[in-house]
Amino acid sequence: MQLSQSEENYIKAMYALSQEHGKDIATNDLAEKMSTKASSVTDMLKKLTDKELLKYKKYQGCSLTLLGKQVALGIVRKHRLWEVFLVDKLQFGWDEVHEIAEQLEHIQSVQLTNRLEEFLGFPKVDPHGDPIPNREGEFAEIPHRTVLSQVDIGKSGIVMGVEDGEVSFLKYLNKIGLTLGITILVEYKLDFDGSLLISMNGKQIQFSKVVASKISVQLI
Amino acid sequence: MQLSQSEENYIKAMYALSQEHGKDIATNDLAEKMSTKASSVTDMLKKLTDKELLKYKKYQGCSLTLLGKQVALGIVRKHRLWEVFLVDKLQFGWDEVHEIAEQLEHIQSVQLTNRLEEFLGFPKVDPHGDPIPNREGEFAEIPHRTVLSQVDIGKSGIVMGVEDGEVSFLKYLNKIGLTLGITILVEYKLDFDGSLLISMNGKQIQFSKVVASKISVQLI
DNA sequence: TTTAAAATTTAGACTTGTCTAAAATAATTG
DNA sequence: CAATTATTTTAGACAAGTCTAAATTTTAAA
Repeated sequence: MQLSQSEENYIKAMYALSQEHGKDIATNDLAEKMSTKASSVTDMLKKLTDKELLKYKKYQGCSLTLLGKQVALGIVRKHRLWEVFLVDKLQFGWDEVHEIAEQLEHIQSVQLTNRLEEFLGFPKVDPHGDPIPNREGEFAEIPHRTVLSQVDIGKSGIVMGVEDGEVSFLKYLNKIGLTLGITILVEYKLDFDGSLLISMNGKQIQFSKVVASKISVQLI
Repeated sequence: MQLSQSEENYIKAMYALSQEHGKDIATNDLAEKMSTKASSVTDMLKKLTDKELLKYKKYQGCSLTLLGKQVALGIVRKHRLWEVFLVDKLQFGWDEVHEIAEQLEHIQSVQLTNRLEEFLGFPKVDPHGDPIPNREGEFAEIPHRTVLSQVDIGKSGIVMGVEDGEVSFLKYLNKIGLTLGITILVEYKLDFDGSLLISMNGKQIQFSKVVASKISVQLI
């Protein structure tokens, strides 16, 4: 099936939202995610419903069909493989690749995607630690992961990924020396605002709850 | 300046046509190249004129401005670099890369293009033997080249490129074993229809004038 | 449970890029 | 050089994707 870039972006956004909160997706949420207006979303939902990519009932939100999920996974797969290419082969920083991958993910050629995957040595995760679906749309088993804000005091975790694609946020993490694979120890939690005192690379840093909830770690 | 894919394709087509026959480009020629109608071309010419990418006088055809040429060279540069990537790194055949490169050439990121060029080792020509413009839009000096049909009887040339992007044509060349870098000896020319008897890799083959005029060689 | 607020959809309009059919201009030819 | 033909442009229409403003439905509150 031939989809426009716009259609693909909607599918991808829906997939992301359905991962965040399992339920049906609200028109307004999708509109915000896509930086567009609810009325535009409604139009698109009708179109994608006709193409059997999603189920949609007026005023009741929508959800991806199996076909829709497969399409979404195909796009995610391309996005993440290209990110690996940009970082591993072209020496981009992990905080610089998102925008370029947003363009590259729309290139249509299954053969290209598969050969790129092979060229990169069948990577299992992208530079942000997110898993890369295989040709069948399946994720490899990834070791148990939580979010830094959930880690108990005194426990440590290895940074495996960052939830947010915001460039400024990634730049900030880079600046304080937080990179993929680094080990973080949770020293103290402030109950009243949920902020965290952690240590990494010998130095102590304080994270707000919001920041801590975006850093995904593997417990050790 | 931000251009749509369609605008970029027009600019690229204009550049190609202006290389073929130096004069101003006729609306109909452009329409044929773009597989569209003359009226659509007229609309686009007006738009691109407003953007100062070309000069256009009603009924008089058009030609690229300096700015337009720079834009065209930027697209050609990307197209050819991606072709090198596909062939050298992903093991595609030189006859399979054109369509994919048509998509990749629209990716917007100067940094990406430059890093790709570096990653590929600053290639001077693409897999079809066509020169790759540098960052400033300049071609490297390429040794004297002619077209096979122009080579005198008894002389030899090294295949440097093929003029036509047609997949079926490239497949045919591949099949008969004609690849880039191979040496061809012109044994005989038939005056009445311009066809050629050549030998390469020990075997003799006959080329029609049309085919021979699309194979570009460097004399030895 | 009736009403007010929030969410969603519809209606109509705009932009980009395309088309067909008709009109205008240029080129060719007798 | 006048008439026919070929080329090019204009006018009006359409599809995709978006918007604003108004109407509708759902949800929350009093």
